[in-house]
Amino acid sequence: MRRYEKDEPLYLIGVAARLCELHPQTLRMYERLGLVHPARIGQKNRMYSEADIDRLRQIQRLTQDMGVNLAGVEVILDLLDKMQRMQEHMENEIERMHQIMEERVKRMQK
Amino acid sequence: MRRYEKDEPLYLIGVAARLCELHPQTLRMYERLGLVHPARIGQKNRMYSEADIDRLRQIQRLTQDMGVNLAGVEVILDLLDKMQRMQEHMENEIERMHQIMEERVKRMQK
DNA sequence: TTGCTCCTCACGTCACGTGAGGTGGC
DNA sequence: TTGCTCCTCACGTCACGTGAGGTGGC
Repeated sequence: MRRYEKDEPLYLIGVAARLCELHPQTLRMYERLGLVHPARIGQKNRMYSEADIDRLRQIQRLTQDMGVNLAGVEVILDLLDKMQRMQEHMENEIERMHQIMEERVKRMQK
Repeated sequence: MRRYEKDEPLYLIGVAARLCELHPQTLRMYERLGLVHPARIGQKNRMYSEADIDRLRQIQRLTQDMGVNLAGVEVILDLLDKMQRMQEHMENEIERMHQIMEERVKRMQK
């Protein structure tokens, strides 16, 4: 699961709702539908991290600005995550090839 | 725009609708909303290519099986296209580096 | 007590699929 | 004529946001 920074601020639902301009009920609904996973304190109150707020803002942009429904939001967030990982994989791969190349050059210079 | 193969079959709206199990009216709606761009014969009848049918099937899967709305479909198809191009770019890049590597090795062997 | 939290239920609105109804050319 | 095409209009359903109503613990 997600890791939290030691001093990362956490927000109660009311604050989180104000930060991303959504109704608290909407945030509860998003959790019920599995779109956001806020931590809980004492199995009760939801606590939203900065990462949760970012995700909520992204959902807000997709739904309100672009008219995407929640099924679409789920697919899109998954795809964006996949693209992020593709990007990283590609950068690693290119870096790896650079190193191999340099090693070969060194070996041949001996 | 899209290029068509010489002998590529083209379908009238009724056939296309049956092929992807959608209502002809739905196909007209998708065109109006800019999701599919069938060719026209004589500024009148729509003609659907195999590529159009594929796209329609993809839309059908997203809407009916996954519950995504049309705004979401648009974003998702764009993202999938982008990922496709990322993939190709990555393969080209790796191929290019292979060639550079081989050339260097050859140059050093002289 | 006030203001937060939790929950469920229910209503209003809007997107979208599709049927009706009438047109025109192989 | 039959069966296709074109179009617009309108209705039904469903998703989703949000308000109401009642609870409990700092």
